[in-house]
Amino acid sequence: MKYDFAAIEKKWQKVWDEKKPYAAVNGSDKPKCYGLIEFPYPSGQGLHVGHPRPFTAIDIVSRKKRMDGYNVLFPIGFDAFGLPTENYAIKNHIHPAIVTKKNIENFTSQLKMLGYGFDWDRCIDTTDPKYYKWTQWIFLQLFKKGLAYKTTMPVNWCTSCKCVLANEEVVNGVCERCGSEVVRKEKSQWMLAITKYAQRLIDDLDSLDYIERVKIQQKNWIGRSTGAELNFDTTVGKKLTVFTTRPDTLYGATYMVIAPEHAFVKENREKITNIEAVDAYIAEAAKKSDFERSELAKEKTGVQLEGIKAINPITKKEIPIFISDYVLVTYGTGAIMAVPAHDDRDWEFAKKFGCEIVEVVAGGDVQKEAFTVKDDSGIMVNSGFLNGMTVKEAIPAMIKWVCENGIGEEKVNYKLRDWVFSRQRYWGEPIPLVYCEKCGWVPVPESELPIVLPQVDSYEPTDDGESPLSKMTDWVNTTCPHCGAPAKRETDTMPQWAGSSWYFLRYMDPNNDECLVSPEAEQYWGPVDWYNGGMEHTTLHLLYSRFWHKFLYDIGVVHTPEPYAKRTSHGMILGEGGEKMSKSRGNVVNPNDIVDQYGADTMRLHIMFIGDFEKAVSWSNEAVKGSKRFLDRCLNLVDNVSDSLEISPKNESIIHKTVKKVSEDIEDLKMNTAIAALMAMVNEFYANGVTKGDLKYLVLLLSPFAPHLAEEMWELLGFAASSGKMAMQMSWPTYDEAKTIDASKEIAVQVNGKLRGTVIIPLDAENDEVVKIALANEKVSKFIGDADIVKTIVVKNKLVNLIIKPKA
RNA sequence: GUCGGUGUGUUGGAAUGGUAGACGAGGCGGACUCAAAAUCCGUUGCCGGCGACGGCGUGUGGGUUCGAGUCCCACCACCGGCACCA
Repeated sequence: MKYDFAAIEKKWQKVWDEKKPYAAVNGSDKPKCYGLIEFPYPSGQGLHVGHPRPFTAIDIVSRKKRMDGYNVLFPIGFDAFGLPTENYAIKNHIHPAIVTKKNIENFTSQLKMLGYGFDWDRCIDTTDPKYYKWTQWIFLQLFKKGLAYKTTMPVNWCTSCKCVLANEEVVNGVCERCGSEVVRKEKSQWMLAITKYAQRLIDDLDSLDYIERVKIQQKNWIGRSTGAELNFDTTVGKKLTVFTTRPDTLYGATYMVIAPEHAFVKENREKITNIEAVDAYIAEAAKKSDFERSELAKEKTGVQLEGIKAINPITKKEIPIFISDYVLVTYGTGAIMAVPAHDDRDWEFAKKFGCEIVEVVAGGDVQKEAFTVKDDSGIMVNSGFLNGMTVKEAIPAMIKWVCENGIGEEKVNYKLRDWVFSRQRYWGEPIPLVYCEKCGWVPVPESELPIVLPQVDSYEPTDDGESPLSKMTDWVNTTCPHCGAPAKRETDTMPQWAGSSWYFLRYMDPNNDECLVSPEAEQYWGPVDWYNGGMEHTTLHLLYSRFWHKFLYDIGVVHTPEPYAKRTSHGMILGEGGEKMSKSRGNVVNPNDIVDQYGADTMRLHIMFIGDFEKAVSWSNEAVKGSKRFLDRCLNLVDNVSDSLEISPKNESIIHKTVKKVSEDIEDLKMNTAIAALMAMVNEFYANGVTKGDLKYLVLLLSPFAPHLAEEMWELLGFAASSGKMAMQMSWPTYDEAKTIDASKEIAVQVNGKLRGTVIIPLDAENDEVVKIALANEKVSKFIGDADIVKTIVVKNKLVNLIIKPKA
């Protein structure tokens, strides 16, 4: 029979659209399974070949779970706010909502073309006011709890586009779009206090089934370090506070460094005798972008604050204070105690500026290079009461000393920064706040949500970098919800991360107008059982959404502290030569082309078969044929099947083995070996011949992978008529463990650890018998000759190793 | 620099410390065909040998073990994240 995939796929997609076999049921008493993929950004380019990899994998898992009897929620939606759409709108003078609608339609037809079992009735769109009403609602709750605040922040400013850029838009220090210089500019921004949740975001990782590298990357990103905060007296009376992870080296602190932005300079201007030089340095540092500051890291720069000294609290020595941009104002206290003997950066700086270098941990030559001990077993020297202790002992001893003497305290610091939440852009959720001269920032009453994006004439930011909304005076001018006086709306919008931070909750109850999700729906569906997504979202989206979910937990909206029970991650699909797919390389594969040429089932099968799910793999157009051939072979079996509904004895063993292998592999996301097992089974079917009973197993096992063809074969074999169900609605096949085990086994025979032959033994044969059979083998006995067997090692049903010693 | 990952035939990739290369792609040989495609069957790690067979093989060098692709140590290469985080 010819495999007319185009007709088959069209036929079954129509059936699914009508019968909705993928609908998830709210209020069911079945056990639930919530599988989630990262919802796509509906770009103008349409679906990329990278999308089907995670989508197909979780689709397969969902289909199997459905056959296992679960009430499955496998939803889809669109993360549709974002810059590319806005830029397209600016360029072509089309409203972004129109562009978005068009793109979503295109994505929808492409996703349906691939036969995914999404519950389309739960489809969401983050740009729909009915959806972003609740994004705004969550923001208001954050604001009310003091977790959203406005502060002045240095931002990336493109001097040519005259607009604020996200960090991702700054490439090698220049604007990604126009290539012009990007500088730092102070702007007032809304911030979310994610750092308040830093410790919980680390601690709760332990209870989650996330792949290890995701956990590690999140932990590193949050960057917890423990140490002490110490107060240094200065000759001007004011104290300088530093954070250090190595309080044990306090005796070696021979100078201090503060960041250029540190308030100490401003507060002590009149005491600094070289204030002109200091001001000049500060001005120079402000001109540099973050990128330049880290690029120019090789050569340390700085200026000493003349006229002021600090006092080392334990040696009581006066030490100089420097200002330098190698100290970051955003980490710790923005000031450090420098221990040049044991820190590479401090050492480099000390050499350049002629500072004293005092060894406090023995073991290196600190005049030649900094001695930075890798473990904490170094011995303290030149350190008073710490002398002779190991570093490990000295750290708590010094912390105890500083606490007792009122010098400082133990302290934990995080690299994580608060989340810059404002964008001076049009195509995002308006921030639902009003500024009143008298009352300050006032939340819009919840009854007025959503604050809908108004129509504007132009989507371009203003010359001074304000959102285009700021030009809409009718919209901006309003009254204070608190006192009724004239007031102005916030014109900043939210970043793209906002809508995606809680979307998985909306799927549970997508049409609820009363609340973002009903407690009943959330209790039943939450948390997400399995969430797969890209590694590139580990430190942004994944962290942000965990933060929001913890907040929603704290205010009683959700019943679990974590949104996702399990997280896996897929590898990238590379071009033919193992290079990244890109338009400039011309190696981009469009899924439509593959579907046109080979069909959706082949596309699905091949993207799973191509290699280990977690690793990057390169696409090969040539190799797709193999997957197509396999489906051809499956269908052709229908023409050569015998009518028996029993399993044929010849195929019984391979069927049970394959059911076992495929069942286990799907749960482990090892779709490549599951498909290999199916191929092996079909190869045996060709060799042995098949009954309808045999093919029933093949169809059911195949149905998550190639759902269209599976339904077609199910119908052709008459099972649709006899069961009244589609294959996907049947129970997942079970296997009998006993039937997966063969009665006899071929095992390896080694002589002195080297393979010398194979023999066939009865299953679970005793060791003596195995050795006897092995010795009876001609090739083996030839190798042994007249040597003595000094030892035999038998691994049950696997191998026998004979250790021999030649006769003297 | 640092954290994480990877390194296996011509090629994509398989292998709970136990017969390396499953399953594909490509190649080669054969069947069918006027012929070609498609399909089916066989074969395919490298070296030596007509052959039986022997030797060598999982980035490099050591180690543990009866036995190492797999575990340990050192190194090299590539990929990804972070990067003056005190």
